[in-house]
Amino acid sequence: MTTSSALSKQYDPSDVEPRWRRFWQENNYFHADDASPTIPYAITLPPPNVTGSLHIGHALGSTLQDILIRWKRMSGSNAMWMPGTDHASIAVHVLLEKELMRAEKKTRFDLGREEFMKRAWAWKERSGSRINEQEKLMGFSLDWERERFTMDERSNVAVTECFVRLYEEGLIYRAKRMIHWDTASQTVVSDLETDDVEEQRSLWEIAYPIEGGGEIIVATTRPETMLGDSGVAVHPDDPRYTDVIGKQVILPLTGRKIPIVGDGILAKMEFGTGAVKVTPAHDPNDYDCGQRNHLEFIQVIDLHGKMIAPAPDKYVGMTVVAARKAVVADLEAAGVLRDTKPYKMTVKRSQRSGAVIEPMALEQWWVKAAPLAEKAVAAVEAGKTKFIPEHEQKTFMHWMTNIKDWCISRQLWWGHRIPAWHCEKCETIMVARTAPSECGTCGGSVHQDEDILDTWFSSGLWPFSTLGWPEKTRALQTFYPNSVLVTGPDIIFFWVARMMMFGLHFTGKVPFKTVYLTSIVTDETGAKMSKTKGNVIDPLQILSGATLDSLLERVDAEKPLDPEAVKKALRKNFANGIPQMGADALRFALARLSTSGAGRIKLNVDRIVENRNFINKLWNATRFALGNLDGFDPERFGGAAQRELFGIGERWILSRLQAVCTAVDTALEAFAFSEAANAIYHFVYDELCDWYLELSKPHLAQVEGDPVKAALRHAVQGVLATCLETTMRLLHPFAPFVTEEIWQKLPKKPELPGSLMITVFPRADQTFVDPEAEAEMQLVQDTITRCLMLKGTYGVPPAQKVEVEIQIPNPAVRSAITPHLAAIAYRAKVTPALRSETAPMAGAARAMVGADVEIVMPLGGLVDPVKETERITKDIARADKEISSIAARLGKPDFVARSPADVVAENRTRLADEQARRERLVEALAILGGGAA
RNA sequence: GGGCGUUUAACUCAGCGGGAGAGUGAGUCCUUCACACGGACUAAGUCGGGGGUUCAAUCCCCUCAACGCCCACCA
Repeated sequence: MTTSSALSKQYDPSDVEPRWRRFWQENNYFHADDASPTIPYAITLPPPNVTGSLHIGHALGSTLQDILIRWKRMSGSNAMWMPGTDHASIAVHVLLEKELMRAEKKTRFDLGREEFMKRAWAWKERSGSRINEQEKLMGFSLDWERERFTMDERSNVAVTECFVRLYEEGLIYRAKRMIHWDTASQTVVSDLETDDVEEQRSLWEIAYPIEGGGEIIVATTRPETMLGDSGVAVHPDDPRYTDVIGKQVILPLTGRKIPIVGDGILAKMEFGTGAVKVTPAHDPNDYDCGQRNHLEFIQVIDLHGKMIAPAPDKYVGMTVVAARKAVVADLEAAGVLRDTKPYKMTVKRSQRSGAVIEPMALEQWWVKAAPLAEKAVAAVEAGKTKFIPEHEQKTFMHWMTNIKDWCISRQLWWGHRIPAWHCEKCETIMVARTAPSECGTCGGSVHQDEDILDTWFSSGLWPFSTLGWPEKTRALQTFYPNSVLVTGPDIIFFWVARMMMFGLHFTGKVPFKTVYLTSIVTDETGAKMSKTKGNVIDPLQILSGATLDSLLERVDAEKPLDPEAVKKALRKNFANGIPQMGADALRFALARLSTSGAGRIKLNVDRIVENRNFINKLWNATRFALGNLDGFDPERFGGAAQRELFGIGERWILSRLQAVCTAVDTALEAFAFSEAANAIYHFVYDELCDWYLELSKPHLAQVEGDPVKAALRHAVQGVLATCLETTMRLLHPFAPFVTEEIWQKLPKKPELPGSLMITVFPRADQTFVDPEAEAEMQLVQDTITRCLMLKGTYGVPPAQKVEVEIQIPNPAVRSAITPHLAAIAYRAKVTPALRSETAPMAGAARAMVGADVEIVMPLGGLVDPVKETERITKDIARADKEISSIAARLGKPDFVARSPADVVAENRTRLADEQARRERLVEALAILGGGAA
């Protein structure tokens, strides 16, 4: 009964993953000690919004972070990964309010602030725990003891402290300005929180009669705002209008008189008629124009997007859209509508609620951004924070150097209430850490500001508020600045910029030394994943698998714009559902897809299957090893005497193992996740499984009474176990579950720790680096491959042994290959005979390995002389092409004179090899002609 | 309008100054005692177009084109 028979042929993640999740948790391996003397390495997880559950983008970012954290932890650092969630003020509002309207036909105002907050907290609990659950399923080694929430007590303290200090420093102020008003969510949103959506609208041309005769024609996309017009602007240098500037026009539908002003900033001579209506209360550019020209400020649209007085009674109460229709009809009836043209324009919509933004002038709280941004710019210029990929730094710097003040107040409820109190008698506003009992100026009673803060205000403090700031904690001292921030490029302005500004301002240090920006995960067509498109893939569906039916069911729950199209796509792309992949396969796939440069990852289930297959391959390699390791004693392995026994295969694979260790470590230092993962992938497939496992087989047979063979067997067992054990350590940051499972099963020295995740990350051992073995092995591999090619070409079943002559005139090459004939025989399933000269053979197929080795396989009647001639002729043509290209290069005096000596030497060698090879191919062709005759 | 990115085998994508690579797919063969979520072999590329720098360019520079992203503006 071997061990392997106890392991199933297919790796089953659902059996393995829960066990190790529990084991790691119970042993508290994820916790970092504030007081540890080792080098700290800290990452703060970008806190997911408590709006729902994690999507594949989170899975990507967090996987990369866990790779870094586990790698650094194993490399001896005090690695700390801070978990937490974000209250996501407006995002939660939109969800809750939609739900409230659907289920109870109520607005949040019907419900009241207190009840609404209760529901928001309940929502937060549900969503937060679902997110934690997902993070645990993915195997993320987050330091759960430290878990935080942006609206927990300690965060509230930090937010208040930050606000009060900025206010006291004059960096937070109140001002009335044009802002973006979201009529659906009933709040201000910042300029970053709007989307430009292209829509087909109309451009209307309206004639405004001029007092004393004539008319002036203005063009507009928003005729309803004319009810609030307080002027008409023309360019002061426009010859068409020089004599009307200063005159009054009579505004149709209202009869109000408004002036014609000259304003070269607002009015462009070349656009339309060159005359533009000015509505200072409802357009940002008109607002500025109004200020410049002292025009009246006439508000005709209210906060709900409905018309109000002084618009004529007829329109009052209409929505903006209804009023637009009515105004157009009335203008037409009045005979002043001159033209209606279809017009494509971009409309600003609220990113969260989707409502059309109404520009309004309202008093709000602002952060003066320029002084904060200056410090961030200086820090980045000084290289204190680096961006990867590098070009993202330009994006950051461009925004930072053109930054506008940040509107931080929101008229929402779910969030941090602004720590400001208004006197009910006088104008005094008091900003304080604790609520004042009365007005400091007049002693009147006070009430707290109703507004809350933009959700990014608390996020901006996250790297240090989570470590205890404003207190001077040990954690802050140890883990701040963080080592790296891993996040998506879509939130550079929202979040990275704010953390840089706040971090530098409040702590005097950058919040992180490196910003690694991940790719955006898209669907297989390259479209961004979004719930409205219905192309979102849930990481859990990949982890555990999903049937087509369950995927289709989800569509209805998510309510995309076009459910039938989504279902059709699902039926096409996931006809058989999604198979269970396991966390390791998903993680490894994401790491391998994370290359620099390209900003997006087109997620394709096939690419994950590829990596699930890799995990399975590893699993089966282990089954093979465990079935052949009986009698192996790890404590008896590793001495110098053992190394004496190593054959070419052992020396070669151990040398390759050192190379892969170096490659992985180097790649991770450079955040080249895919390079690191690919190095392991290719080592496991191409070297360990394809070659070493096969080469080891003949030596692993049970031997009795032959101490020499028994010692060799033990050495081979040791190499096999070493390769696997080292591979598990290398791969562990990428695929923690399967590696822990395998590692625990492998025989190893008793002094090793109880879990793979706290072993030491592999470093190359130079004493095993063996270029000679690698070169020799290459020759053996090529010889075997050529034998297999010949057998394949003539349809010889791979398992059928055939005789083969290996003709090598070069004595050095011949003696190099001699010790490996057994390996060649075993691997290629041939019976080889070595000859020191080229010799003709009737009915034989021939092939070259490099310039020195010729494989001659007598296949009798199987050999088709026509086919064989064709093949060899093709080989000669290939050689000719090589020869002429290299010869041409070497023929140029400049090449020989100006390129490095080793390049010239290498070209000379290659030329000589190709020429020798060609000679022998020509010879082979001649022999074929003779032999076949 | 400004900025950035991408363009390499049928598909998805690595590579980025000195011999064109991977996975998938295709074809041929193999149910060989780790694995068919497997193995062996084969075919398949003017490395987007044009110009330049260099002894040498898929790689650097210029230019054009297509696609994509971000920012600004839009009476």
